[in-house]
Amino acid sequence: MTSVPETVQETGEETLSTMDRAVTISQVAALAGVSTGTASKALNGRGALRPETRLRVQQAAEQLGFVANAAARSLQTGRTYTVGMITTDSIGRFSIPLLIGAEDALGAGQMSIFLCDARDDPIREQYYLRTLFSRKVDGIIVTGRRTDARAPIGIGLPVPVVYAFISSTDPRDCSVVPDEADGARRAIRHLLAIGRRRIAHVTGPEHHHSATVRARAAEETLAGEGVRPATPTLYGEWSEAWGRQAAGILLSTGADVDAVFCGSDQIARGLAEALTKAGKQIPGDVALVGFDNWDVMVEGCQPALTSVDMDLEGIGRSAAEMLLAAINGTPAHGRHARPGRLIPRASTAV
Amino acid sequence: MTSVPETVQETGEETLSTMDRAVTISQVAALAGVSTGTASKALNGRGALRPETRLRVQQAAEQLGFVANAAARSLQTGRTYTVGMITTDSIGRFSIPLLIGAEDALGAGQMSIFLCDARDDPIREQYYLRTLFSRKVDGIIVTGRRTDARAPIGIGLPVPVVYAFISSTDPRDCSVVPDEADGARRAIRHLLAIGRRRIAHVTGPEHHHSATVRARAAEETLAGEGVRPATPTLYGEWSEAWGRQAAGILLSTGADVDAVFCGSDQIARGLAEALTKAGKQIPGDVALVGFDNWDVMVEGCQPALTSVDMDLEGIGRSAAEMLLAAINGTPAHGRHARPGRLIPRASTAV
DNA sequence: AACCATGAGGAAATCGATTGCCTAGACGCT
DNA sequence: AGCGTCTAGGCAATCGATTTCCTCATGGTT
Repeated sequence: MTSVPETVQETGEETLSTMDRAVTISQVAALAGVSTGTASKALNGRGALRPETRLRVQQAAEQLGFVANAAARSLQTGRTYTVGMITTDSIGRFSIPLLIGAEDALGAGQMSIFLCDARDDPIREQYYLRTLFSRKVDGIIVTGRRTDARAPIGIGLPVPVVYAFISSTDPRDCSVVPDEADGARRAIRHLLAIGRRRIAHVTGPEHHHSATVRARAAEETLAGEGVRPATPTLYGEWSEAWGRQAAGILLSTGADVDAVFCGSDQIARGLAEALTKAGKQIPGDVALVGFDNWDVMVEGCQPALTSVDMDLEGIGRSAAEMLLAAINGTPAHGRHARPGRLIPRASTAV
Repeated sequence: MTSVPETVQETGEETLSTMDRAVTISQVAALAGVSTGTASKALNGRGALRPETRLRVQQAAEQLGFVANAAARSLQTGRTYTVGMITTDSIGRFSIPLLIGAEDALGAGQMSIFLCDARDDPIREQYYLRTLFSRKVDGIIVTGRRTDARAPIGIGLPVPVVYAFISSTDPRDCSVVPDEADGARRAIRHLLAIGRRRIAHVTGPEHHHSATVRARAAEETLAGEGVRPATPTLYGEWSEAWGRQAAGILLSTGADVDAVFCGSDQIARGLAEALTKAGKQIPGDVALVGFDNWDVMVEGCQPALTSVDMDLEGIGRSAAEMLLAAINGTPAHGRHARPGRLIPRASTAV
């Protein structure tokens, strides 16, 4: 063991170590020689104070390492500067980017986020909702791992709610969702642009909103260009296994496909593997486009996978911004679809 | 559009819709015909009250949909029943399971979690720390995406801190970490058990704690059984690309390897792909064991990948439990390593 | 000199729940 | 009857910060 430099102990001037016992505003006021009310005004930029007084209070606060007690503040003001985020996406694949986006939008306004993982359990969800109310959050963001519309989380709730990624079945609710049809159109147009004409679509379960929306948009885009799909849409699962299986189907039907638009990166990856194994060149013989732009998948795929990015962070940011607007009295309603973008990689490189 | 059944509006008996305007304990007290103090005691099971009075208050609370204002309560009691979780793992690959485990341990005690993503930025981290203090969290869990020990997040903090997954360089701090050496031992013993003797180890960067610890444990376990490693440990990255590259190295050295223990599932997957491509049978010619047991990787791999599971949820749960203990006055110190388990799959099936 | 406007800062109420202390009955005992 | 002892529940202080009134000075005006 090398000798570890002894950690700073008692000296810390204005480090966090000074906060050993909570410093209150009255201590700050006492040190600055003013009343607590004045101290409050000084620190919040309110009231009519001489600049030097204000400065004296601020320095006292600095010196003592004062941090206002959020509970006391919110008891008085009614605002907690906190929002709740309820997700059903235990994996975090979608909710983490959403969270990051939301943090960006809220962090600027000094707000914090309670993350609650309801794990697809309605009981748990209602329970979390209750605790969020008890904590008097200023607003709630609801999200999940599927884009299907869901029943509203509650009726006539005391705080604004914004749905992110998923949407609410109630059109009066505010939802921010990816424009999946737009994403599909981008994918198809990209494949057309690189000269492919025999395009298939392999996607997830037909009862998933995402699958059908993307499929329809893909079909319509093709039709718009006067191109017929190489095969009917193949519905299956969101997994690599299904991608591999679908590759077998495409090969055996002799459809002579030169491109496949896939409903997810995992499906695309399964296809890539199986097609390569069968002797097909990617993108030479078959070009591939995935969906989600999931880093580990698009990079792990051989060749690297072109994919549609739904800009989850952007959705999180938008949702948080709309929530803020609602909190401040100007609520938005309805579904707001945000466009994604296509990230071209080797699997469609000409 | 089918006609949507009009949502319950004014009638809602005890649904959440009743909570339109915050119900306070004095309203409950008034309805029950008691004082607020008595109401408080009734609802919290304190004081000496006639059972019927207690019941009357509870029913009044129920009827009004009363939920106590957490800010007011914590102002009085000094407890917020809230913990902060600071992570540097923007991806969420590790922090989400940790969060879920922690939620399990804390949820039973009705606590909530503030999730703060510091994104590897020390400034951001200190900023979050400050807001957590202002919110008077009862404790803090610090985590990250690497198991390397990190500098303590602060010295002499006013609340207990537990490090989960990562550990603190200060031995007086409490850390709950995966027993990676144990995981490596399990992997090696498993390979030995299925009769493999020419075992290689491919892992991440040498400057990562995880990589070296696992490598050393693997070597020692082999040595303990009197087996020499088929090759020196191959250090690289945690990626599939490195796995593929490593496969090439193993093949070209003619080391005649019959098993590879990989430092991550992604590395294993890269190896699997490249080895298969080179005509090797898995597990026939070469058996593979990964690390992390990351569902999409182990399932996407062909064949399905045997892997070491670090039980992240369990670590999150333990960390939360130790944090609770510390909050309640019996803090633990030092590093607590939790064993993982090996999940056998096709890549090592005999 | 008298008056008023303005600036600076203090005093105290307030938010909602908790809790220690106190009191009014009820009861029992001598 | 008198006294002590419980019991049930009310009263009011308290937590910490904000905010609404006030109250002094001060200085400018006529």
